[in-house]
Amino acid sequence: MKEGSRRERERQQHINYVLEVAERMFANKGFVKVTMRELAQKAEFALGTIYSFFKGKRHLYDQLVERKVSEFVSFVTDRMCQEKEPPKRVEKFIEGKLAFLHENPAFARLYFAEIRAPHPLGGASLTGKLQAKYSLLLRDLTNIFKEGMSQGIFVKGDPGAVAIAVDGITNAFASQWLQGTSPRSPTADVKAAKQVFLKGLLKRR
Amino acid sequence: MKEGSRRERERQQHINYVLEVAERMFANKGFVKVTMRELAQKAEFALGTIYSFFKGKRHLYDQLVERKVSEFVSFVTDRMCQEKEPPKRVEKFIEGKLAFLHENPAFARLYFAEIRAPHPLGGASLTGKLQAKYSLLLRDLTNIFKEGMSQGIFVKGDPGAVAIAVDGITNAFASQWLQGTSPRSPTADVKAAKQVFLKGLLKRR
Amino acid sequence: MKEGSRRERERQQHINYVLEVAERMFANKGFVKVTMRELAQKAEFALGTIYSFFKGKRHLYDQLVERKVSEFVSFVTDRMCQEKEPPKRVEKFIEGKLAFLHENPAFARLYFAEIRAPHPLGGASLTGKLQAKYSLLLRDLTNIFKEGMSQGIFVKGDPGAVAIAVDGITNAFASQWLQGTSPRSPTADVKAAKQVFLKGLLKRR
Amino acid sequence: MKEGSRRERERQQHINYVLEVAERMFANKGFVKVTMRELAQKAEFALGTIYSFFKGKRHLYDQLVERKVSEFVSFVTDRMCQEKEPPKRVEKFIEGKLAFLHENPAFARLYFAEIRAPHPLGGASLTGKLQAKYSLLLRDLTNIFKEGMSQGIFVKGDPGAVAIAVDGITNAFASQWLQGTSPRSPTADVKAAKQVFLKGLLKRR
DNA sequence: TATGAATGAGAATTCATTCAT
DNA sequence: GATGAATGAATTCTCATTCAT
Repeated sequence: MKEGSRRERERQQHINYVLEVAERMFANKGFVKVTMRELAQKAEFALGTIYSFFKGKRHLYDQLVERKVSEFVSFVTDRMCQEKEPPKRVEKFIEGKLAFLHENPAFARLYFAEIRAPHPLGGASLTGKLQAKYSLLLRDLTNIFKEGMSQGIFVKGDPGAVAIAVDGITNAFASQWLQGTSPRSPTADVKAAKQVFLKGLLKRR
Repeated sequence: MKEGSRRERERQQHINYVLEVAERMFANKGFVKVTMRELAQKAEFALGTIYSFFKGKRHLYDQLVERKVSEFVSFVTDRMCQEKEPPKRVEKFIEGKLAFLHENPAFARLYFAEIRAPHPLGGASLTGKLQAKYSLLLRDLTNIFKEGMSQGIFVKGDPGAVAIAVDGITNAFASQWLQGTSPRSPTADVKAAKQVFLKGLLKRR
Repeated sequence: MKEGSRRERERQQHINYVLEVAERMFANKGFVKVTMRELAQKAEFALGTIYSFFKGKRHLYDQLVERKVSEFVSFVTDRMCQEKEPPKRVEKFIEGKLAFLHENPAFARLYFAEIRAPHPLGGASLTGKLQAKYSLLLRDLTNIFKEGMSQGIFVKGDPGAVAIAVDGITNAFASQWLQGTSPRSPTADVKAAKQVFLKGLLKRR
Repeated sequence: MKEGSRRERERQQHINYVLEVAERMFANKGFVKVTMRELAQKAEFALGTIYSFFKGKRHLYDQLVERKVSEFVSFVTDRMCQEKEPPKRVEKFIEGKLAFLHENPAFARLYFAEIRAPHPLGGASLTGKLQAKYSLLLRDLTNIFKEGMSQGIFVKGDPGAVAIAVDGITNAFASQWLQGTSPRSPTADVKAAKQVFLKGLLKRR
């Protein structure tokens, strides 16, 4: 009575729904302040039912972050694959990353809590697997720079450091959105990031 | 019977010591995972004594972050004041910020948890006063860019966005140190940050 | 899935049982000296279970007093309604009140602690609602006196003051029982209260 | 360096002052809610100094209640001694008791908490010695009734019960003052108590 | 003797998790 | 499978009391 049965399909839908509700809650109140009871209430399932879906609070959280990070990485990778030229691909990285974070502010909060604070105030922290997932994206980026440098499109330098730098710039913009203190529009920020970074980095003959 | 008496001086020393111990603990385990009892034990004071120093756990934490953020901002501001030319001042910002974060890894963790995660997993979050303190530093940076742009030293652009970008780049490097995954030396990172950023930004005739 | 289900009925029974245990404990040791842990032990529930029944210690206490005061007031009111003539009704008040307090010594303690000590040593104190409930009884009593006076059955006077006086006399007797220093039987006290009070108050031709 | 020295005299004054401050505080907030630290602050002595005056919180409280009850009993006894005839003496009891309680509302609270609630919400409770002190007053009252009855001035009855009754009536009035709900003036209450009680009790030929 | 910093036992409350129905 | 009542370990904070200075 598994594998694709109606029961099984419904169960998956329920799990997804709980995950959605949990994402909003974790983003708003943080891991520690969210109680399983409240989550159950908001998701309209019995407390015990939640526990039949997930082994525990931490497991639920990991599940959630894992899915979202995967989605995030896929989204950005997809965008990057649409182009061949290194500069264009970097642009796609910036665009894709900022677009995703802008469209998913709840995830953005979780993401910053996780990526930036290895020992976040709350006690939950990205497992190695997830670190690795995002690192893959950074490695791709690094390779693009390496390629661009060897092709003479980018100025020479440590491609890894450059990748970290782009990553940091994009984080900074997205982070400011969350704080609600950004005086610029998202599109302006995308442009700024691309220009500041790429125009500066591009070799002028 | 206060004000500089031996009693009072000793008390302050004790408070400072507790704060030091707390900084390490909060950095290592996060706000929520640190219990007051453990803190008391590690600081070699009775639990009640800690509560005679600080109104509560949250108050202790705020105290700690406030002091450190002030110290941080002062440190970087001091460095920036040593130069007059915009490019040099930006270099000083990068150097100063990275130096401080490198020398104070415990603080760096707290800093990232606070600055980056307005709804951190744990529930403690930078009060407005502290946000403001760091914002001041960013405003200084913004003004440097504005000045440099009007002087024709920097390429035109939104100076606020550029400031956010530098801030983001430095955060990215420091953050990588904390994760222990940086393959580069801190000095290499300082150089990389300066080069990538400034060289790119500097107008070429 | 509430409202009369077996689950719900059992829960109510459990709550009632805890309330009973609590009544004895509060009466014996006072609000402050009773710890939730001890109450839980005595009631044979886990500490957390008690907190699933009541929001907190204070809430439990209020619940308890509210129920009992209601019961008390109803009991006495019922007795008073059995008669029509003012003197008889006053007798019923005295009988009813003393009977209830004699049958419920645990409640009697709480009652005296509450009614008599607006700033009780412990910090818990009758909420306005309960004050009001008992005041209703006194108002009834006052009206009986008013009626009796206008009918010429009682000597003229301030009916409110007389009501307070009867209330005070009955409290005095019941209070002495609790102290275990009363040399008289309860029935003797009832008779004494009635005689002293009514015989004296009745107008002689 | 004892017995009447200036030092010793001053010490006594300090103790008395602390006791005065404590009386107000206990009356306002109850035994449990008063902390020794706050008491020390309000009395303008160091915490340790308070402990050099009294063995502990409970001891301080007992000291306080003992003094005040003695004063109370003396005051009323004095008034009663001014008269010879039983009815007049009872009047003096009523007058004296109500006068003292009216003049000392802070004590009145403590008194009701103590006399009425043998296991008050707070945990402190009148020791036997104090019970005895007040019982003496009631015994005097009882004897007056016994005398009056045997002299044929009062109607026959249990003199102890009658004494309890007068005591209860006076308590009821004073208690209502504390609650701030008495619609009558204190003098009206004194008159009411005397009239209701004595006029009713006096034998008419 | 006066002081107040230091102590630590003890209390209320929360919440992840289990398990009988 | 779903439910939610029951559990109890863990945590924060209070405050009477002691004692070195």
